[in-house]
Amino acid sequence: MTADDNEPVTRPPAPGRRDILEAAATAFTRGGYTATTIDDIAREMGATKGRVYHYYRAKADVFLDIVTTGMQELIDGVQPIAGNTGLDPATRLWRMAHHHAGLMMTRNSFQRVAMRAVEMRRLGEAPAQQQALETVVAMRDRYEQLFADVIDEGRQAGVFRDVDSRLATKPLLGALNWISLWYDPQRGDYNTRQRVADEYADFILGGLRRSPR
Amino acid sequence: MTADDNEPVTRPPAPGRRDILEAAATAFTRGGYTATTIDDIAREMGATKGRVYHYYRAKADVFLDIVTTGMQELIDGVQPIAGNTGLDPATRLWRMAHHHAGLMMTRNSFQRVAMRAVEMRRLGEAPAQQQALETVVAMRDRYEQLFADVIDEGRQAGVFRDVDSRLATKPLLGALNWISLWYDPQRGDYNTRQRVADEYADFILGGLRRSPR
DNA sequence: AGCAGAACATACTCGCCGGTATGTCGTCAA
DNA sequence: TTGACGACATACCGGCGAGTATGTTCTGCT
Repeated sequence: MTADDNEPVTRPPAPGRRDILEAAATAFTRGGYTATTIDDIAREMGATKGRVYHYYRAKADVFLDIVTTGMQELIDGVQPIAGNTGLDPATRLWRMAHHHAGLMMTRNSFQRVAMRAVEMRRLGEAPAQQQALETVVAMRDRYEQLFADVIDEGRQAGVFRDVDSRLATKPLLGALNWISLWYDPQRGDYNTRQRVADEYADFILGGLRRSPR
Repeated sequence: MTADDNEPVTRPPAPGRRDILEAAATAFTRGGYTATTIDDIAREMGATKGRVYHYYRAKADVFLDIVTTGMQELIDGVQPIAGNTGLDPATRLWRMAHHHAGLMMTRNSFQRVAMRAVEMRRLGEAPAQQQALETVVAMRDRYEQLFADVIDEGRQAGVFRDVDSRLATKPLLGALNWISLWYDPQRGDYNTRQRVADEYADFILGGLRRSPR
């Protein structure tokens, strides 16, 4: 019901980096990773390369910082809901989905970039960055497990259908993550975002709930 | 029930182009558009640039050919189901989703590339290619409308919840398209693919069906 | 006042990659 | 038999963009 969430919980990045991250997120959103130039990022915030390279050693580092920030925002928001054993599994899952949907819209550029990272296999040659990518994938796995656990609870309680909980997270999170692709952060006010998040949470709960008969 | 679909309906491309499309699809799947080199594509099929440029004038043309092929495969498979008025809306939607899910797995590379194309805004400078991209987006829109129409039917028939049919296609197709990102075409036989497609179709139908009470 | 270092901007290098120009080998028709 | 053309391979060019090297200005500290 009352859902004015989506406030920053994560530690704010160094003041100089904040602008870079924001600019880079929107730049990467436009053209993808390789297509986006460091100069693009700099121009996005009315600066030059020097500013970017003053805070980051490589393009991949900027990218990874965006991704981990986005992932962390997801975890920070959803983890508390998942762990709230005071609520029944269905309600918890509904709120988890609702919150996730909200972040896909309000933090669109960050989430869109984060989404892309997980589907990436390589990120340049540096093994350090390669390892960082796998760290991100590990975060995503743990995040998926949050949903899988709640689904299992609901299944054992008899509210949800008899599904493979790990497989069931796929259509669930797929539907939610997809929002970042079609939602235009320019248009849409608080109410429309709320309507969309409601519809998604309802859709997902319906998809898992045990059939009437 | 019986669902041995996913056979080629589209006109086969010129014999020389076929290999290129296949190689390029897997290459693009690995690294994305800009990150993939023409040499990558050539090496993928044990050839050199010359062979690619003999059949295509530019990198973007290869990409667009893959995308339109993928989109056409979707339309060719789903359109007949959507138009089969002999079946009730729920059954039709179930089969549409099931078929779509199947293509995401069997034709993974093509569909994954096609998926990426729609979220692209620009594709180089050439306005001809830019227009081609918008054609692809138009195909996707028409495709979405196939689902929206069936949803509307089911809604008026009282089987589906009272949703905005156009908005409802978003979580639906989002969940389905997402398959191309996590499904590994190497692993998995016919049976597992069938199980996944079943689960997705069930999930989607549940998400739209009117609640028991 | 003066100096150290942060916070950038500017100028440059250098490898990679899309595209082109040119060569080579077959094949088929007259 | 030859010569025209398809089907490629090879050699090359030019630009773009990541990263670097080198300024320049501002700030805080002593």
